[in-house]
Amino acid sequence: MRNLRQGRPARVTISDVGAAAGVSASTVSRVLNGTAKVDPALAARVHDAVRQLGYRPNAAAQGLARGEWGTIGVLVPNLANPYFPDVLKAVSAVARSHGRRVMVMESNDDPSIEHDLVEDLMRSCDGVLLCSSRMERSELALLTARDHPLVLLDRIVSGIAAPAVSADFFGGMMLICGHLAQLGHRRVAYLSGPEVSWANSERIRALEAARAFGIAVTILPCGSTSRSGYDAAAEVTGTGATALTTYNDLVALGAVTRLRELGVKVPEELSVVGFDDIALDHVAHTSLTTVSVPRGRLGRLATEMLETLMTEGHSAEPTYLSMELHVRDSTAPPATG
Amino acid sequence: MRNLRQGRPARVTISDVGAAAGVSASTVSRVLNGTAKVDPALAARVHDAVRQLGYRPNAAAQGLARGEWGTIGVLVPNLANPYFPDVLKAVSAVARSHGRRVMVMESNDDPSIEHDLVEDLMRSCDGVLLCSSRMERSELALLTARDHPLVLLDRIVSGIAAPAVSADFFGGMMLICGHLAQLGHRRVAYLSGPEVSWANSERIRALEAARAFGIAVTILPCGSTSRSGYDAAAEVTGTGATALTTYNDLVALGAVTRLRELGVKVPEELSVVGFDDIALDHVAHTSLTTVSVPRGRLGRLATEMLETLMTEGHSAEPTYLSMELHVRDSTAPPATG
DNA sequence: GGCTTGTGAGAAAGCGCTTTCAGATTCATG
DNA sequence: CATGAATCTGAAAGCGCTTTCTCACAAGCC
Repeated sequence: MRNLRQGRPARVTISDVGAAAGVSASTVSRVLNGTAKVDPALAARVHDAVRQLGYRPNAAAQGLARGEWGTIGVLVPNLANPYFPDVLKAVSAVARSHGRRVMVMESNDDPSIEHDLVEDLMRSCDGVLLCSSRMERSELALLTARDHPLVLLDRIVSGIAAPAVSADFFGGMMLICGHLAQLGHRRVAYLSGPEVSWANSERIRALEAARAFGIAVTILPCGSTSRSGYDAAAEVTGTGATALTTYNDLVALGAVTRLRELGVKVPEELSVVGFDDIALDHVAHTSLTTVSVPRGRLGRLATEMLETLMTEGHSAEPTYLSMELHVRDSTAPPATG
Repeated sequence: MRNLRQGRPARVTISDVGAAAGVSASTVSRVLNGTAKVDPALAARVHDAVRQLGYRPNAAAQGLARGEWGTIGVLVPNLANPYFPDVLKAVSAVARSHGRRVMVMESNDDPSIEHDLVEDLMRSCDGVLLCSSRMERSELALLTARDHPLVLLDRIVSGIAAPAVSADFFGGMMLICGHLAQLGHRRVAYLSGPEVSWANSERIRALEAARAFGIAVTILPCGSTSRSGYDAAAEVTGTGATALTTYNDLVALGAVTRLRELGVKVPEELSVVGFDDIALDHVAHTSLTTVSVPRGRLGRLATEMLETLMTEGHSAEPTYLSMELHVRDSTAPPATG
């Protein structure tokens, strides 16, 4: 039994193809990869043999021989948040155009296993794209220290020697504050995302900077899901806020649902603003005022940076992608009186 | 430069670890894999060396030597449909519990590239989970003929020699029809999913069988996204239907949005039923009557079947998971008169 | 025509790991 | 005390591929 434990049928190897075509394995390799000139007649025989035997090169063997896997890995916290599939689509497309496969892992919002997952990805991918705004700084440092191509997505950390690309969360929240200030709001509440999240702290930093607009902010602990928004929304009414900002659209939509149930009119009595602009076209109950980041561009850029890093060994500066304000139906001037 | 083209720093190999610990590579391997008894003192030295050098086994080399990659591949049509992330969560969890990584690929609803993607997955995974209700039967046959572990998810095809597990779409739609019939509906419209989709044809088959309940059905071409539901909804009013069934929840929600805009009251003037019960808790505008499949169980079962197939070389019978009716606010008796 | 070039194909080494195989210790036994 | 069995470890082969290296042959030159 020359092949596998489970008595699986023998795989057809490159030598089998060579034998069938009457050439050496090296020639088959050259034909298939186009790495050297081969007599057209031989090449034709090789192609025939490949077809007839249904040969497919073994990716592990190729990876080992070439010193690269032809794969990039992506770690996302939660696929249930539409934000990430949107990014992933772009990542896949770019990776594919560079002839690479994409390996996706999800931490299910549990930062404690993310380190392991990334290690795992590094063992089997040429480069990894890390979307983790929650991983501890020290663990991040450990990971980036492993001279393995790594690009941070939606997290920019000074002093961490890894290329990074992120939406400009600070700027996005500033846009929101400007919009609210202009409408006349003075007291706003914020349903905060995960405490340890960098993305969240950037939003908070902006809210604090917005005091300059004459805005006073109350921060309420919440989370990142519609469920948590729904649960936390009741607290808002006690704060005296006339506008509610949130960690993301899911939270905002959950909050709106709860507020409606509580008889609070949105936006007449309370303006609500989302974050991210996830495309729930025609699904969400509310046309939400929010800020958007071009997620496609984000994914594309990050993947290109990773590709550069992998092939040239260095990459560009950390890059912020600016967000854009979309004023829709969930914001209005505060009720007068 | 003993390692790579790009002058990447030399990776630390198992021999390096051996050298550092003063043992052979074989011993390191044995310690790390626990495949044989090793003097505890040596083992300790090995572990130290591993830690100090930051050694991680090269997955490709392991794969090659062991004859398996430790990876399963999953192909889904579209990550933007919350249905699939839900399944993926379960798949990941089960795979991880068997010590396997998961490689996710997405065809972006383009069946023409799915064949290539699966071939790609087969080159680098021990087994693949295929969620493609649209792939042509002939291509499917080609794929299953390649004696490579493959489990079909949400598609059961007679004559195809691959294990399969699927939600009982037929039964689900029957539940819906029963519910509508009981409410007094006699004319229903159906916003059809992708034409070539097996999942869609199962639904249609049930609708046709529902004539037995005295239900007449009009089938309207639509699609699988909320956008297509929104676009197609206007057609419904011309059919004289008092209830609308749909390919999935996204379509239903899109349709409801449009119907509201058109001034059609749901459910008073038109009942609307979804399919899948995707968890858009507190996000969707409508509490949708729908049927659900335990997506977690589906993913879990499929992955277990694949695992069995990979380790034991055979697997269970095709399995249908029954769906469950959830009556919520989008259905009501037809308007009388 | 003998010589240097140039070209295309095979042989062989090596990627980093696992695993068989054989050898070196130790220990128990007659 | 010599001998066999029982342990543990290192050497070496091999997983399937790529990529040198080498060689045979054909063409081009004086």
